[in-house]
Amino acid sequence: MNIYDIAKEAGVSISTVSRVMNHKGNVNPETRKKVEEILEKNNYTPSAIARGMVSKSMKTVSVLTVDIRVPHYARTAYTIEREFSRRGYEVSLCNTGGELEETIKYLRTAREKKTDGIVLVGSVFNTLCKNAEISGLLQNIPVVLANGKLELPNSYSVLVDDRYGVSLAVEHLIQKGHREIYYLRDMDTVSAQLKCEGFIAEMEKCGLKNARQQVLETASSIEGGIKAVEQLIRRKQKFTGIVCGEDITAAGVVKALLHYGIKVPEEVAVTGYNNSEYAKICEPQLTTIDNKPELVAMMSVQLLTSLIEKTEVYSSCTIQPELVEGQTT
Amino acid sequence: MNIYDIAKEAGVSISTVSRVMNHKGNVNPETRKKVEEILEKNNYTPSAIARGMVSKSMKTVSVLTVDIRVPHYARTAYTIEREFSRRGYEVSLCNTGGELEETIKYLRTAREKKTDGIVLVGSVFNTLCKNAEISGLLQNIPVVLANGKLELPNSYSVLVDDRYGVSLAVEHLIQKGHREIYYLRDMDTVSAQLKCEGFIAEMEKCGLKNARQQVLETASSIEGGIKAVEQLIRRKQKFTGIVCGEDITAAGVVKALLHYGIKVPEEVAVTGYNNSEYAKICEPQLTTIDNKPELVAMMSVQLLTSLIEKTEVYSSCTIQPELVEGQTT
DNA sequence: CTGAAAGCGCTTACAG
DNA sequence: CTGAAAGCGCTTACAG
Repeated sequence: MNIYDIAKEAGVSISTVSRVMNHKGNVNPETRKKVEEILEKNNYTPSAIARGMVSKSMKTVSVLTVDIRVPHYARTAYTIEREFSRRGYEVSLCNTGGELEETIKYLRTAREKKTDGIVLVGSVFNTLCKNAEISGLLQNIPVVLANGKLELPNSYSVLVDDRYGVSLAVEHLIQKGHREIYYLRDMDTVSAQLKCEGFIAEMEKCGLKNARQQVLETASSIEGGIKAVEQLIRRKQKFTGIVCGEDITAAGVVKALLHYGIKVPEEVAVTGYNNSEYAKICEPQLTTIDNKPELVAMMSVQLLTSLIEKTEVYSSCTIQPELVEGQTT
Repeated sequence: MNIYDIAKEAGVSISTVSRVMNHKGNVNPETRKKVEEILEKNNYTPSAIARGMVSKSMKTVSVLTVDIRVPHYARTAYTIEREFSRRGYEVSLCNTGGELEETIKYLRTAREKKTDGIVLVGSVFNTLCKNAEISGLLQNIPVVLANGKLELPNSYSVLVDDRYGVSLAVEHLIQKGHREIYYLRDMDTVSAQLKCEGFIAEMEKCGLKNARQQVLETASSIEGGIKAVEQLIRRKQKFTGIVCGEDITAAGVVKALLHYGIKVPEEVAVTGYNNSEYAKICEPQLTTIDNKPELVAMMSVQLLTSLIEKTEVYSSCTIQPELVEGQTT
């Protein structure tokens, strides 16, 4: 059943049916009523594909993320989806795993389907977008990078000042009298790099010169946190504070410390990052950094919407994280 | 740039260009090569919308879930997305919040866009699909319900035996010598109902007749778990075991018990449900039930794919959860 | 206020 | 092996 069938049944032209469906003016009220009845009676659903054919848009936005199972990405993607849904766009979900080939694959279909816009969630995309093929695929499509900066003509970004975020944690520990502070760094993204720099800068600012040697690389997982603590203990390092780049790692750290009979926060203070549910479940509850994924998502959607609809003026922006005090400091 | 431009540039007809792009036979190798060069040179991307117009499919599947931020749904959606991506389908994400109006809205656009299939993730959809408008919208579209049963002609389901899941937890506690066992029930979905029945049935099977009075309703959150424990203590109930319908609730229970100086598992044993990251972070680590979201997702994708492509034979199936012993029992 | 016609960019028989 | 033509289901000027 298509617009021709409806037109025939109503005894009008397809132009008129189209006008009625799209609530355009210039239709005789009686004609409108008759057409509406027939539409209703047949429970008619117009084809969005045919519409897309002429408008060159399917009202769809692609969200590329590393892995939706990571709570931080889930929170970001959730808000992005809800907001775009409200605005009449469908959201297609892409779990790239941070891999080049997968990202290319997703972007290719996005292009073929004429996506209205793309949100890249995660600072991995900073690195990925340096690839020529990827930046080629991104051409002429509105792109917003949630937490990162792109050097592309039609791309904008919503940055989170992760450097500042970690510096807040360090400052907090130093205020509490800690001096022997270690940083657990995970992964190799731009964001991880910035966090680490935030640690070193803040430590040095406070006259703690050895900061660079107090960075440990570890997997961002409970096990990663546990292993880091074991390493510190094995090496007989002195430490009273551990700043982590992720809540999940911090949860592992707390677990390990308690298992070794080290009191948290009395003997060692710990901070996480993300203000996630993990931080709340952790016992004692983690002091953590709120990097505001919902706000990042909101700003990204606003930016992308204005790029797509070319309405308002737009510009990139930066979000400042905040410290959320728990019981581990 | 469209197929006509390519055809003109290559000096052939659009039919030939189409044949080359779709790797169909019957093209002179030389002609093929020339067309491919021009395709390559222009970095040509065929329009999936125009293709969809004739095939009546955009190779897209809609995944409706309650809230992607719930880890269990995130895990399910992740696997669904990855599997469909592998099979050449795009996945559109819909956070319905379990609400009727939102669900209708998503299904309506899914129909307009001629989605190839729909996966409903979560047992809320059992209830929602009883609504006439919803079942109407689901007509003539392949549908798979991940954890639920639908009475629709073209719908199939992948069930998780949640009744059995909770009975495993109860059986485990009883084996460990517990008799005063409470169940924390959350929400009002079919799945929550089944879990609760599993508790009562298993308790009664073991001769514990008061089971029905040992069910507490509480929010599925850390606070929900804490409140339930406070309630039990306030009412001076005797209890040595608490079975929870969700890991997150169990995490709250453990927190509360420890705060009251009650040892876990020595004085009170606790079990969760979902085998989530929450269970692992909880200290002591939760004994929980693995309800296998990845397997549910895999089966759902297989089912839906065969429904869409009408290839293999297909049928609904049921998955049996397993107990994962942690340190809280 | 209404309709005929062109066009969106492909695929797919069909004829040659 | 190749091309002309119809068709997918709409929207959008344009003419009346």
